[in-house]
Amino acid sequence: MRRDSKLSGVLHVLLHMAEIEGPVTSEFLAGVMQTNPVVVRRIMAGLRDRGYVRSEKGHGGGWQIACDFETVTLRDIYEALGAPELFAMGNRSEAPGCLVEQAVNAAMNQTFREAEALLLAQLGRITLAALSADFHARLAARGGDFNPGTAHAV
Amino acid sequence: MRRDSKLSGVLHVLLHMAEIEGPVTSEFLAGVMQTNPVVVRRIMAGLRDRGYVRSEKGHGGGWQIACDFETVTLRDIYEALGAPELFAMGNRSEAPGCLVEQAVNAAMNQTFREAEALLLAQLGRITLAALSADFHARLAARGGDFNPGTAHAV
DNA sequence: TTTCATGAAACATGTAAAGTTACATGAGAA
DNA sequence: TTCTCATGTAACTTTACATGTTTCATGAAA
Repeated sequence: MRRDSKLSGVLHVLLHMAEIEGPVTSEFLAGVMQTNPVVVRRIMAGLRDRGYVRSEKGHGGGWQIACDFETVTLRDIYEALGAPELFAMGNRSEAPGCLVEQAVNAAMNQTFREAEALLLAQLGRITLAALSADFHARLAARGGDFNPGTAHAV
Repeated sequence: MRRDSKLSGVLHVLLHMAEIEGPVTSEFLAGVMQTNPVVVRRIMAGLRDRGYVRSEKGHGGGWQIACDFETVTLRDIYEALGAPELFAMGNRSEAPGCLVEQAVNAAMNQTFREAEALLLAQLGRITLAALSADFHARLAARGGDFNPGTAHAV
């Protein structure tokens, strides 16, 4: 299975949007992410439904951030995406009649539930502002300037 | 991506083998798992390489357990399978030039690394004996008898 | 009324797990 | 020896699903 990169992708988009004044088109964001505008609209739909971003049609339209980076966490974004499956491993069958399989499932499920709880707690501790601050620290460390429109040309 | 169920499957096989005297064929195990004998050989190959099971060709051949259930843990089995990917989510690109993406990756990687450590530690705490004991507890609770050959007929 | 943008459905593609086929190898039985 | 049974393994097929693409409807500004 290919690994789901929607969370990674949408965070990338959000941090770029934060560097840009005014609305940004799906077309532009698709260029930044090296993908298709429809893919951008798809992953942004969930965020729009939750009010984290706003979209406008027509001339001068596009996407804009509509939330406070200080309070929205990666967990919020993850859930806005529909809380996609976190683990690549699962049980062969979910409601087996075989007692052996029930025992196996019980052990695996508990283990993965605990890992999921940790994962979500950790994501809940990282705000978009913290991510953005990390980006700016990296930018300062490199001593460079950031042009959001050309940063991906390389 | 379909979810990887090799670990779940191989544990199922091992616990069944523990209930049976003498060697068991891939054919039989495939019946238990409702899959193909070649799939069984495939997932068992890693365990054989580590000496957790033994296989014999020819008449009266098949698979036998060759390890101590008290000491082998689910983590050992997981690693014998080649330590397959645990998470369904990943970064869009692993070595991005974009500083935004580097910041995103750094946050995600740390979070997932911690979850992976927890997951492996938990798997390392569960022995095959513990799993088997849980199965027997379930069997006793149901008050039934276990016939490993027909348990999956239902 | 033209152009630019999103919204959404339908379809195509790429990838990896699982399933299948085919055949080589080796071990015991006849 | 020769037959049968079993694993070992490579190659191929199937299936599921994330992602990519096409297409057209809708609505807003020029």
